Amino acid sequence: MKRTHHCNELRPENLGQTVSLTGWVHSRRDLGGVIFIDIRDREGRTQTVFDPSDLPRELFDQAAALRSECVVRVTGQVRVRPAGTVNSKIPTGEIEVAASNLEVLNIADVLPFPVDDPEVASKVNEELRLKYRYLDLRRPEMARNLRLRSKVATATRFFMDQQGFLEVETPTLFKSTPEGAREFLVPSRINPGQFYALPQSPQQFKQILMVAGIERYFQIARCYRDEDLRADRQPEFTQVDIEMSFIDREDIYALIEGLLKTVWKTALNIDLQAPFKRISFDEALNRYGIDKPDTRFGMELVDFTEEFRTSTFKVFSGTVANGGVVKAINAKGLACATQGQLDAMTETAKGFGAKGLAFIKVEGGDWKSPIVKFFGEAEKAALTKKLAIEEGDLILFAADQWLNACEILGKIRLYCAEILKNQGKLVIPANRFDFLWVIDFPLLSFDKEQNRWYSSHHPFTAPVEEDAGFLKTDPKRVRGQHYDIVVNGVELGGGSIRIHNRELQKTVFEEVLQIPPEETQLRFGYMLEAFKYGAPPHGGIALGFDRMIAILCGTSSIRDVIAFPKTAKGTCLMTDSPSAVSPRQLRDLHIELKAKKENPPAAV
RNA sequence: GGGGGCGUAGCUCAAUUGGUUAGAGCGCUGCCCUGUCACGGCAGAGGUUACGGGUUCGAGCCCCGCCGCUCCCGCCA
Repeated sequence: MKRTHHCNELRPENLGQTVSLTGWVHSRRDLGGVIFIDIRDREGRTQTVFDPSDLPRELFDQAAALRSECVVRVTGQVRVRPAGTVNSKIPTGEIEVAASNLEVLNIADVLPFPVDDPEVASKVNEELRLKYRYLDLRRPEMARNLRLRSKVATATRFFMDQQGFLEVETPTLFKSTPEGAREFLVPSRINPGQFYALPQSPQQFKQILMVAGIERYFQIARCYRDEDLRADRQPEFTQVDIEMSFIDREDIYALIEGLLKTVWKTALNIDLQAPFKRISFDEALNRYGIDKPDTRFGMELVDFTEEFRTSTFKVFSGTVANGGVVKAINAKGLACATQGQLDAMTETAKGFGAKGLAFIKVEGGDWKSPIVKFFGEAEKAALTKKLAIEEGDLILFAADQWLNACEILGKIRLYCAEILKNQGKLVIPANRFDFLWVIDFPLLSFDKEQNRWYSSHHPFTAPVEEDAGFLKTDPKRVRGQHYDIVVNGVELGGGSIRIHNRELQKTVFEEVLQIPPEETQLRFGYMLEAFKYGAPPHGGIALGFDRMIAILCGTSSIRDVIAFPKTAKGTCLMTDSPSAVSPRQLRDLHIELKAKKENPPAAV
């Protein structure tokens, strides 16, 4: 070994030992006579001292010439720092290594951005960080994220093993099953004109594994979706993928609660309280206007449909007459909202097809609002009571069909919470995690444009047993055995109990979803066939691993917990991918390009 | 596909709203400095204001286009 200790190891107990440290030059303080060099490695940093009275001139000059991030090996004696020079900011701050030898293992050019200053480095343009990702990852903050990710992956594997699960790898060269997310395609050289698809998830394989009698499967699986990116979405991402046989929903809830308790304990030393709360899809929409509610704060939606059914304010009563609802939220203390903020909220509402956004500012004892003149006394009294209106409040209304009205206010609720947080009026402790299960989703949703039903989750989701009889007669009222796990307004994962009966699965494909039998056969024939030979009842779930790590690390972008992420346009700035390929490669793959060429590489 | 934000020195930002030679801190280079840890001091180098057009006597600033990064909508069974 080139070193005897790592850079976060030496303490006063090591006094007098001759040690060797290896690492990067974190910072150098040249006082002319004496030089201090902090050596940093993965574990931490240690101060080394170069004193000219103890050293050959040449060695001292070499130390003086070192730049940030040069790679060195320093040998010397551990000594306790002189009184008054202890650095309490670092764990090794009581000691230093009096260098007797210096080996420069590699010199470093001047860096494109600093890695030693967390203040500056965290503000550096992400473009630059991605291009020089290896430098970005040297920063202790980023190294911490990767380390936490690794620890959680290990804890997950250990927990799942203890619960009797087998980790089984499934193919990444899969078959195109164009349902749901757009797929990445991989042309086949050996089979001209044919393509693999990268899996959006191992969904079908894990169900087949249940038919195969594995009973308990899990995988920390890479998944691929060719959709537009977001702060929490990458084209390739990682799921903790799980499937079990002979179970009900309750078994999944218990398993995942156990897993998350273990993970939170491992990563943050936090004891989560289980069982988690459960909320139905309807209630989530009614109270929070979203199917992944952030319950760390109130501002819940309140229904005023009955109060405005006979109102003289036609905008509201008319909506009710058309089968719609009237809902409102009280953004406590936000009467100070600027016109710009109100405009932004109105735009949100309009984005959902609303004509505008009705509001009341409660300021100076007055209700300031363009619509309040239309309200009767009874209506005002009801608002005051049900919304607990006080001075300084901002009331916002949505009148629309139920789902739309809920979703409008759901978005506005989050927007208002963001403003209140920035104003310091809403404070949420960083270590608060509101977990909940969202259940009783509708199995099907209706696509007006295509005039057909589609699966809210995916077509393998089993209906709730007592609703199954309505599949053909009243699809709308059928609830799915689907569940989402949500924390702090983030969808961490979801899953369902699957259909294990071939006939029911065929009915869903062909009669409910109206997929032609030939197409069903083409896409899912092998699954239906597998189900002929004894498929056990089964169900599962997938957790977004990147999102989970981001939450644990307290970052809003999953790019901060992925070693080599892609940009919003799906490119890698470090390797400059995707890139053009040679005509030879294309010929092998039986592919001809129609897109105009950009910087074709030299023929290989 | 649509909308918003950003792009000025290696990095982070400024430039009095269209007016002299585009500045500061950090970093870098050189010199000085024996207890620093954001070391300190002195001096210096460093700019096609992303790129391409246009308006103007004059553009970092206004207009058009384009590229890149980012956030959101659509999309993500």
